[in-house]
Amino acid sequence: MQSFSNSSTTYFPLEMSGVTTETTQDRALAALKNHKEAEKRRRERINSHLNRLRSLLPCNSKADKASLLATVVQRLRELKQQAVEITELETLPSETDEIRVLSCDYSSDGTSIFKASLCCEDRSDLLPELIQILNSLHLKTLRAEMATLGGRIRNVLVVAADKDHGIESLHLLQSALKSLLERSDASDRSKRKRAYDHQNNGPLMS
Amino acid sequence: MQSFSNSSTTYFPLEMSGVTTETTQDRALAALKNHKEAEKRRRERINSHLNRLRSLLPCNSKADKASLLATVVQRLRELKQQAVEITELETLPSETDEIRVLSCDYSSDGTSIFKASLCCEDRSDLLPELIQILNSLHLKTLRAEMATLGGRIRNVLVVAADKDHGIESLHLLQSALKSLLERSDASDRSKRKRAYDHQNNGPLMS
DNA sequence: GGTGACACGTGACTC
DNA sequence: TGAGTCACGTGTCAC
Repeated sequence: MQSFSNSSTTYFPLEMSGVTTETTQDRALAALKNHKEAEKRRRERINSHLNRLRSLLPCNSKADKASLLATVVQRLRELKQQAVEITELETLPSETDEIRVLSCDYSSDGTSIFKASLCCEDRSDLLPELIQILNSLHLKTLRAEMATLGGRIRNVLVVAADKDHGIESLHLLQSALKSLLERSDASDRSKRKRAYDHQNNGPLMS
Repeated sequence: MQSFSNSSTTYFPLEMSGVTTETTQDRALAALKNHKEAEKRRRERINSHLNRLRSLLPCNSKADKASLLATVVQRLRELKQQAVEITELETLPSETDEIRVLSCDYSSDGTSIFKASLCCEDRSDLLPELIQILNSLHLKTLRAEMATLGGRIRNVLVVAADKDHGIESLHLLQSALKSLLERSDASDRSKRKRAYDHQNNGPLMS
């Protein structure tokens, strides 16, 4: 590194022109050399950052320079969107039933992380069934929030799936939650209301 | 743009060698042109993604190509760390068992509001029992948070009691939670572990 | 006039 | 062979 070889030792006389002295040629060559080296340093700097990006990305290592940047763009957009969704922690249940399951993929080790949101009428057997769904899908609960208000409930779950069945688990979870919500619709409304008012017994207890 | 000047019109005879015919030179020039244009497209692609990154980044637009990438790296690290912190918020279960029940009295209409926190080893029948306790004490759940980590669980409950039995309900809730935790201690550890590992059946379901 | 950043064209290499 | 990517050296513009 920094091989500052003295360029003045490699001079040679100029016969074509009298205006270009040895020193001016010397300086020109030195300038060119500096330029060359500076450009090389610049390239190295850029590529170093590019490689750091590679290591940060989940899908990492050998990829096109352009497609690497493309995935970085996409990733940045995803993370920004996630930050918005998470900070607006709307834990209060809304009036309309809804299910949302979205992939988060926070972790770089490849394990898929989902955020699932469920909002519906409250009923006492909802939570056990939810737990069974998570268990049967081998989903690990990283974080769970529940809020009830006026007979309605909102659950927000952050779950981790095996890295092998990431997308599969996502769809399974989605359909399971959907059937859970439909089961709620199918159940007798008056029965659910009674269960909500007189909550001190029911099918929950073993 | 796309000035496809026909290179065959600009040929010139070669006197230095007989082996290079016009067609071979033609093809070489065409190849060189293709190469040149392909390289240009590649540069444009990279720069386009770079500009998108610029627009995604919080503050400035005009920045060095290298420092732009540096800030992208930093931003990506920040967002990743932020995501980790969010999933592990303040609700994480601690190593030691604990019960806290404290009066909050948020509401102005006189109804007593408690905040109860419970941290212990996780087991699948914990949540139903917790629900039963709340039901039998006629406590209305305003807000519930649950977090599990490494086989341990933390529950944070915000509950409302009848205005008549405020302090009474508080003490009842405290003792009920205490007995719940002691039941957890008394239960066979291996049984609890088995229930935790094979979670897809059990006493939860009706 | 030196420094830094960029786009360009080209040789080398891979699939 | 051809299409693709990369590193390199150079010309050029701006401060």
